[in-house]
Amino acid sequence: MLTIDLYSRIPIYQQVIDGIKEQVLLGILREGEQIPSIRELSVEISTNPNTVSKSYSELERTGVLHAAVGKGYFVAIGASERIRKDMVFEERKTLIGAAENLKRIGITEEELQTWLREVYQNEATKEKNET
Amino acid sequence: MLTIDLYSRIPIYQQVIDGIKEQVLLGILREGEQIPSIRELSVEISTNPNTVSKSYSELERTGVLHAAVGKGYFVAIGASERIRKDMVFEERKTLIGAAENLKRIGITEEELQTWLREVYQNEATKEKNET
Amino acid sequence: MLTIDLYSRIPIYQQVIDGIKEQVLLGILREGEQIPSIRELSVEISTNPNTVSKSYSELERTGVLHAAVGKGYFVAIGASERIRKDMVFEERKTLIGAAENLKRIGITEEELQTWLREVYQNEATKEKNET
Amino acid sequence: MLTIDLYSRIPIYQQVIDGIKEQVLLGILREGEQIPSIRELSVEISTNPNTVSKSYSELERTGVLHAAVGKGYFVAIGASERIRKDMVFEERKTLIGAAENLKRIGITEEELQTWLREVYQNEATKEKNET
DNA sequence: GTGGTCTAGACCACT
DNA sequence: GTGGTCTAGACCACG
Repeated sequence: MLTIDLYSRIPIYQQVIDGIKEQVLLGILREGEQIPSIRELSVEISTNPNTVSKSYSELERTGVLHAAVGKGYFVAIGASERIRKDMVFEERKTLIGAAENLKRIGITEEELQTWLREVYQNEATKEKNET
Repeated sequence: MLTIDLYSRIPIYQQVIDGIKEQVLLGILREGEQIPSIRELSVEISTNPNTVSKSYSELERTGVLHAAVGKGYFVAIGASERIRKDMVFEERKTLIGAAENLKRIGITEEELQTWLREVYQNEATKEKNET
Repeated sequence: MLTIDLYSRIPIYQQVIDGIKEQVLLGILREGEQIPSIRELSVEISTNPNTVSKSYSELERTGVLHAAVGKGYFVAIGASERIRKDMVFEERKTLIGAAENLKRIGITEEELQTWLREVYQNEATKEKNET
Repeated sequence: MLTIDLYSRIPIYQQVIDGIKEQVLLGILREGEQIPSIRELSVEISTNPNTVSKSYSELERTGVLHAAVGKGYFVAIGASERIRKDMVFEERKTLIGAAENLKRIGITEEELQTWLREVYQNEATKEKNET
């Protein structure tokens, strides 16, 4: 089940993309499996079908979904691994960028490592973070 | 001297804000010092005065600049420390967010710490990173 | 319906801000409710959309409104209480400031209290006062 | 001696006006007495002579000062009483306005009177208040 | 349709 | 000269 934050500055269509990827990554959606139709999902999250359509198109373009005309959308084979790689690439870039900035400001390596240690000691790390 | 990327997805006014903060942080602009007038800067970076005005207003609102009508804009007293604090807060949030996502994907704490070590071994860390 | 005085020394965008706050405070606009779009309001009060946009942005920044791109502006949850608190803070400052000045000039506490009593005896207290 | 707050949003020429009136009211400047020349004062408060000139002109227009060509500016006869009356009128308006707003928001008369009592119990009430 | 950004130009008050 | 406000018009991303 996708949860959409209508108050977020992140566009709804982007939240849908992130949500689908998340579910594939967590195995909630399996490769080859059919996902809700545009119409169904748009009702579920009370949004415009055009918005969901935009998300699905983008996901098809990036190889996460596969569109079968007249049948619906399916999770592409190999989607999980592809998503994982992209995500590592992106998040790594974000992490290193932040670390560089913090270094420039004068934060020591020790402080950073302490913060990271806390992240790994927390068991529940469920949600995504926005700026 | 501010460098603006007209083709960036980051709004020009935001780039100006970031640039000014950067210069204050690096001591290029000193506290109490007068900065280029709206008209001057708008010519320098080839934008509309209104755009620069928006940046300067926002910077005044956040306590980085001080506006003196008829005289110009000045770097506020205490601006540097204020910027530094805000930046640590923001970048820390970004770093921890990325770390949490990477943890969820299955990246180990050791891998992350290796990446960070590299950041701190590089001496030149010059550029700013945006999301 | 907002009434704007084009000849006032109070900027139009500020009058819009005050008017919206007023309507939220009076319950004319309810929390969560959608307000007129920038274009609609700008037509209604015969001003430029940019001016209304400035007002709405400021109101979003202060937590009174919530912007949903593509959908419109909505009254933020908790806006009413937030406005009330801010207003008490501001008006109290003004009141005490005026009282201090009057005291210095030689007005007695009794005189002031008489004036206040009159305010509270009048039932109709309808209009807003600006500096 | 006039104290000017360069960081205030109140125009310098207005601060000069307020300061002169203040000094007349407090008897620091006596009626008939000569006040500093435009040039002297502008040096004293490190500002543009035009600014001081604007203040003096305005003060002459409102009957606080009297200009003697070639000799300088003098405090007008009756200035003190006139200032006092104007000030009472203005501050009373401000006070009552704030009180009306506070009443509308739901502040009780008792609360207001408590605040006023505090003002009158404080012995030192020296400074002017800005919004 | 919505809001967000930007340009080009204007007028005003202040120094 | 400075900043502050406003208008008229444009283009973009989003729903």
